[in-house]
Order: sequence, then C-alpha cells, then structure tokens
Amino acid sequence: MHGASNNGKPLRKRIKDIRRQELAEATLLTLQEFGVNGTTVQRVSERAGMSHGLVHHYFRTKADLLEAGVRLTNARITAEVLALLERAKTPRQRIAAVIEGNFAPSLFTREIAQAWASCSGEAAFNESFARVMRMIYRRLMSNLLWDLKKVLPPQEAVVVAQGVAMMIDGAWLRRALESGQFTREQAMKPIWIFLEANLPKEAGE
Amino acid sequence: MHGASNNGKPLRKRIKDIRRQELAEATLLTLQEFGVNGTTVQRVSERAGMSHGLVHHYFRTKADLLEAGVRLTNARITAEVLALLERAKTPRQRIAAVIEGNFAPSLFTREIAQAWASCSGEAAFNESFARVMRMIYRRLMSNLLWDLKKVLPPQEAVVVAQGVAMMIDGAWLRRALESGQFTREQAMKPIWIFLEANLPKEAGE
Amino acid sequence: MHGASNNGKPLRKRIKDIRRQELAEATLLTLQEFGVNGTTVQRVSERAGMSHGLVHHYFRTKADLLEAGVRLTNARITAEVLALLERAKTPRQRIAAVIEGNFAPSLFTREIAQAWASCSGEAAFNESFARVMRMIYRRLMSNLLWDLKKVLPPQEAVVVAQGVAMMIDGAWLRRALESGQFTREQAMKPIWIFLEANLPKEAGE
Amino acid sequence: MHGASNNGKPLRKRIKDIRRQELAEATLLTLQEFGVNGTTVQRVSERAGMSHGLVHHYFRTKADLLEAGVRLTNARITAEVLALLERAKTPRQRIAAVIEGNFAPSLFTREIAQAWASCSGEAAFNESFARVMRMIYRRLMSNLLWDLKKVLPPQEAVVVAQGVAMMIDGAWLRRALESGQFTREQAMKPIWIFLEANLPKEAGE
DNA sequence: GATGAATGAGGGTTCATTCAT
DNA sequence: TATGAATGAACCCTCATTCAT
Repeated sequence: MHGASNNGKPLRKRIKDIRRQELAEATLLTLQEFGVNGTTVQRVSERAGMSHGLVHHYFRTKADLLEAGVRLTNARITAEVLALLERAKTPRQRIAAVIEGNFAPSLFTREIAQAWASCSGEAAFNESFARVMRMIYRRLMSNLLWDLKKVLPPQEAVVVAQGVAMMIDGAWLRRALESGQFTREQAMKPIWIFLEANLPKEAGE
Repeated sequence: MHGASNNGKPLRKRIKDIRRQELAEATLLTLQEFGVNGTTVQRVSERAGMSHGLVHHYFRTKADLLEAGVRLTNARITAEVLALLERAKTPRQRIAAVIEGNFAPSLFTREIAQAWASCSGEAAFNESFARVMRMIYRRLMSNLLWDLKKVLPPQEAVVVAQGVAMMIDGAWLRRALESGQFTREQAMKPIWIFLEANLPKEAGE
Repeated sequence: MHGASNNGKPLRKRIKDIRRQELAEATLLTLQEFGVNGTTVQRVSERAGMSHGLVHHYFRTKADLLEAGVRLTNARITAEVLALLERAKTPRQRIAAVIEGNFAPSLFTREIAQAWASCSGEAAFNESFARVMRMIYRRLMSNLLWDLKKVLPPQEAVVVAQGVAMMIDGAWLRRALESGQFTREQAMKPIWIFLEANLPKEAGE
Repeated sequence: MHGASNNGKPLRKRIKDIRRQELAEATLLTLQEFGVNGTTVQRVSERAGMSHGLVHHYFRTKADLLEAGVRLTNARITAEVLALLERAKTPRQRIAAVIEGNFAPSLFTREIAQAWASCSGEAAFNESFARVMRMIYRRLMSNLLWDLKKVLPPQEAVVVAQGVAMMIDGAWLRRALESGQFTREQAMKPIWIFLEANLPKEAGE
C-alpha cells in the first residue's frame, strides 16, 4: 500500500482538511482575543504557525475563514449539549441538559462570551455570520421545544422556549460585558425560576 | 432687540452645538446601516452633508464621534422610558412602563436593534463602548429594582430583575438577527409570564 | 485730536504692528518648544491668545509667520551683541563682546538652541529661512572681521573669523543636542584658545 | 550544486535585506533632496520604485525607515574615516585622517550637508534622531581623544577635541547653508591652524 | 504545498487656508 | 477687527488579496 487511502481519502485531501481545521481553531482563538474587528488574516496565520499566504490557499476569502471559525465554536457548543443529553432520560432532565450545556464551565468563559458577542454584533450586517448565529438559535429552540411540547400545550411551549432562549442570550451578553464576575449560577437561577413556574408540577418525572 | 440672544448663547456657540448634534445623529444612522465596523468618518460626514475634515473640527477623534452617537441612542431610550414612567403610579405600573419603554415601537426596530447589537459586540473589546453599554444596563436594573424591592424581598428582587434584564437583552439580540419579524408582543409575552409568576398577586395594585 | 497720529501712524496701522509683534513673539516661543516641524498656526495662535483665523489676517502665509519669528530671534541676538559692543573700546574687547554676546546666558539656553538648530535644518530646504540664517552669519562675520582686520593681515583675518564662526555654530548645535549640560564656558574656552593663538600678543590693548 | 546557497542565506532572506538596503538608500537620497520634513513614505517609495505599501512591509514605521537612512549615512562616514585611519601611523597622521575623513570629497557635498543639517535640527525634538546624532558625535570625539591624549595632558586634550568637533559641525552647517561654494579646504584650514597651535611641535612625528 | 513579496484601496488624522458672519 | 466654520490635500498606516518562486 503506497501512501494512499487514509480514510479513503488521498493524502493531499487529508492535508487540506488538517490545515483547514488548524486554521479554524486559530481563528476561533483569535476571535476570542481580538473580536471580529481585530481578527486579521495575519494574526490567525501567526497563531496557526503558518504564513499568511497559506491562509488564502485554503480559504478563498477572509469571510470564509471567519465562518469556519464560528462554525467550530458552534460545533463545540453542540458537542457539550449532546454529551449531556445522552445521559438524560425524562423531558425535565433533557431540558436541564440543554441549559446546563449552554452554560458549561468550559464554554461559559468571558473570552468565549466576548467572541460570541462580537460575532452576534457582526451578524447583523453580515449574512454569513447571521446564518451561523441563526442556526445556533434554531437548534437551541428545537432542543427546548422537543421536550417542552411533551409537557405543555404547543403554543405555551413556544412562548416558554422563547423566554428561555432570550434569557440564555441575555446571560451570554452579560458574561461578555460584565468585567466583574457573572457566574453560570447567576445566569441559570432566573431561568429555572421561569421554568419551574411554567412546567407542570410533576413534569417529566 | 438687536440680533443677539438666541437662548442667551451667541450664534457661534449655537452652531457648534447644532453641528455636533447633526453629527451624532448621522453617526447613529450610520451605525444602524453599517454597524460599528462599517461606520467610517467618511460615511458619517457624507450622511451629515459635511466634509470629513469638519468632523474632526467637532470631534477630536472617531471614538468621540461614535460615543456621541451611542449616547444619543441611550438618551432616546431614556426619554421613552421616562415619558411612560411619569404616568405610572403603582409599582406594577412602573415596572410595566420600564418594559414598555424598552420595546417602544419607535425604538424596537430592526435597524436600531442591529446598531445596538453591533455596539454590544464592540463593547467586549472596547472600553469606551463597554462603559456606555454598562451604563444602560445599570439604569435598567436600577429602574427595575426600585419597584421590585417594594413588593419582593431584596434578594428575590435582584434575581427577578436580572431575569427580566436578560430577557430584554435577549429580545433585542433576536430582533437584530431575525430577518423575519420578531415583534414587541413576542418579546414581552415571556417577560410578563416571568413577572406574573414572581410578583405577589396583589402586587402594587 | 480724534484718535489719529500715534507716532504719525493711524491707529489701525498701530494695531497691525502690535498684532504682528505679538504673533512673532508667540512664534518664537512655539519654535523653541516644538521646532519648525511642530510649529502649527493653531499652536502659535493659541499662545498668542488669538483665533487661528486672525493669524492669516496679519500674515499671508505660514511661511511669513515663521520668518517673522526667526527675524525676531535674530533681533534679540543683535541687541545682545550691540549692548556689549557699546561698552567695548579696543579691538580685542570688541571681539570679546561679539563672542560673549553670542553666548549670553539669556540666549544660550537649550530651548533657543533647539529652535535655532531646527531653523538651520529647515533653512537647507527653505529659501526664506536660509536668507535669515545667512544674514545672521554675515553679520557675525562682519563684526569679527571689522576688528580682526585691524590686528591681522586681511587673508589671515578671514580665516580666523571663519574659524571662530564655525566654532560658534558648532557650539550652538552642541547646546541643542546635548541633553546634559554644555555650558557657555565650555563653548568659549576653545574659541579663546584659538583666538589667543592667532592674535598678536599685544593685540588691541 | 542545486540552486541554493547564496551566502548561506535563502533567497527569501536575501530579498528582505536587499529591499531594506534599497529603501535605506532611497531614504538617504530623499533626505538629501527634501530634508526630514519633506521626506514622506510616498516619496521614498517612489524613488525606490516600490509601492508605498511595501515600505511598511519592510519597515514597521516611518521612524524606523528614517533611522535606517540616517544610519546608512553614518556608516558611510565611518567607512571613509576607517579607510584613512588604516594607512595612518603616528598620532598626528591619525588625527589628520579623522579630519580628512570628515571632509572627504564624496561626503562633504551640499546635498549630504543639507540632509545632515536637517537631521540635526530634527534631533532637537526627536529622541530617535538625537540618539544617532549623539552617536556620531561621540565617535568623532573618541577618535580625536584617542590620539590627542597621547600628545597632550588629558584636560587640554578634551578642550582641543571639543574645539575641533565644534569646527567640524560648524563647517558642515556652513556647507549646507552656503549656496555659494564653501570648500573642504576652507573648512579644514582653520581647524589645522587651531591644531598646530595646540599640538606640541614634535607631536607624533 | 508553501512562502512572503508586492499591490492598492481605504482608514483616521492633521493642517494650512479661505470665507461668511 | 476678529472669529471659527468649512474645505481638501496630504500623511502614516493597516489589510485583504494576488502572484512569482
């Protein structure tokens, strides 16, 4: 077997994937440190340990690079939520998993929140960012609704889900802007108050 | 009466105030159309119908100009809330006024929400923006707490206020990102559900 | 007598002279603090306590303003030298007066030396500056030669005068660049050594 | 030999050095033609036949570029002096070499003198320029003192060296400002008169 | 595949100068 | 006479992008 077929892909393809992954990772970290505005191709390439020319070899444009970075963040959140969801059984446990996942200690850091806020701000004027942010929101909503609809009438479920989603977004924004501590406990407390008040007493048990 | 006495200020002084106001307004509109990133001195000056040199005659630096624009938005929100608060009597009415004010039809537009989101995103990496955004937040919290503390034990009041604030921020962000309609009614519904569940039945009546 | 003829000049003419004098003075001080490069019309007008618009009322162009400032410096040096020359009797005393005048404690300051150096540097590329600097040089040379020729053969006198002039210029440059002290005594010592070696023993006594 | 090994440096590194050298040279010439004030990045880049953007690729800042230009001049003077010093044997010969070097026909041109004067003027208000100019001065002094101290008591040597240095600076300034000819012979004559009067008769022979 | 050389558009800012009041 | 409003050219610098090697 001479060199070919790692995972059924030719070596060249593999390198391409690896480099793109590395660059997405570097972009993600640069976004955390400098925000969308301060994320230059130069800085990303430096963090990735490549020449800046190479970046354009793998990403046609800076926008593409940024999108890759944001998608990676997205993937991380997804993974966190999925891991928690796996162990959850009842609707209430599953709802708890979604919320816990969105405030996982490894995620709910000031740096990530800042990057997230920066991307959200950019999304208002940048369709490619907007797409990703909307996707994140839709998955959150769908996760919440899936279980809420099991214990609440549909229309009520939608309102509750929206309320929770609003609180989650608001909490992340607060995390980004509050230089002092805004802890995940502080963030989750009103969310649970809101939920407890709306879930049927025996809900999902 | 020979010529003088416009408000007791000489004409010259007036012009300075007028231009600064015009520029702040132009900045605000440019922020709405292009976001923080896309708001260049050139664009603001064009919208204001001035040369770009003149901008620096009235604002030492671009940061000063932007701050003026953001403060103007802030002032508009404040005015809206204050107008509603004046007519409010009971704590519950006053809380309602604060919430209604934050979703006044003239304010809760997609354009303004986009500008707001953009500024929030910038605030994560820009102390001058951060200051203004924190100020807005603190005033919101203080407005809410003032009345909540009248009807709830202090610690509970804080949590409820935080929950409402989170929802308001989350709603504005949703307004900015959702190209489809996200109405003020949709925004306020979960907020009131949250409040009703936490306010004592007879609260403020 | 209504208003006219102060010094045979109409009042309006007087004001013009006063303002020009004030501005020349302010220019001189600004040159000392910021150098030619850093001397802006704005800064000069501020120091003079006028609006910057007024500057162009009295000086057609910035170059004219600067020239006035440099000429004023020149006048100060001249006055210093003339005052000392008046009391001098013998050629040697007169030569001493010229040298002492060029290093008068009130003149040979770091600030003035810096302004002088800055103007000299500019003179290389600015004919109007060059004219003034050359005039200063020529008067120095003529002062020195007048007396040196009384005690030395003409050709020798020219060389000695040139040597002294070179040393004076070199000393002023040193004063400007040496942040540590370079005193007038240090400056004059080699000059006198040079002179003593070339003047006839009984010269001018 | 396959392609590599230009001085042991990869081609890439070579280009960087070449461009920096070219730019330093272009800066030097621009300084001669326009002075510090008139030396813009644009002009330098044009003279070097590059885009202005490229200048910032090789020099982080305009100040760095100017420093490189000044250092290059400095290096030229040094080389000239060193070449002459090599052939000198006795202290007197070595002193002569230092002086001749400072007035080498290829150096003591009006253009170079003008650039030098401009840089000196700038040095009064610009620490980075001041550093270079002081360095040049210190090397001159150390060169002179090294040999003067062999033939004169230390304190006397210092004064003589300072006198010579003052004369050299004064001569260069004269060269810059005198549109008519001020020749190297004119410059050196009083210097030698000064030296002969102070060196012991048999000095260094 | 990988580098960094090279370009050029665009940004913020300064400043001399003109002009209406 | 005096002010400062207004303009526009020029400057330094950053950055995404292209391209030869």
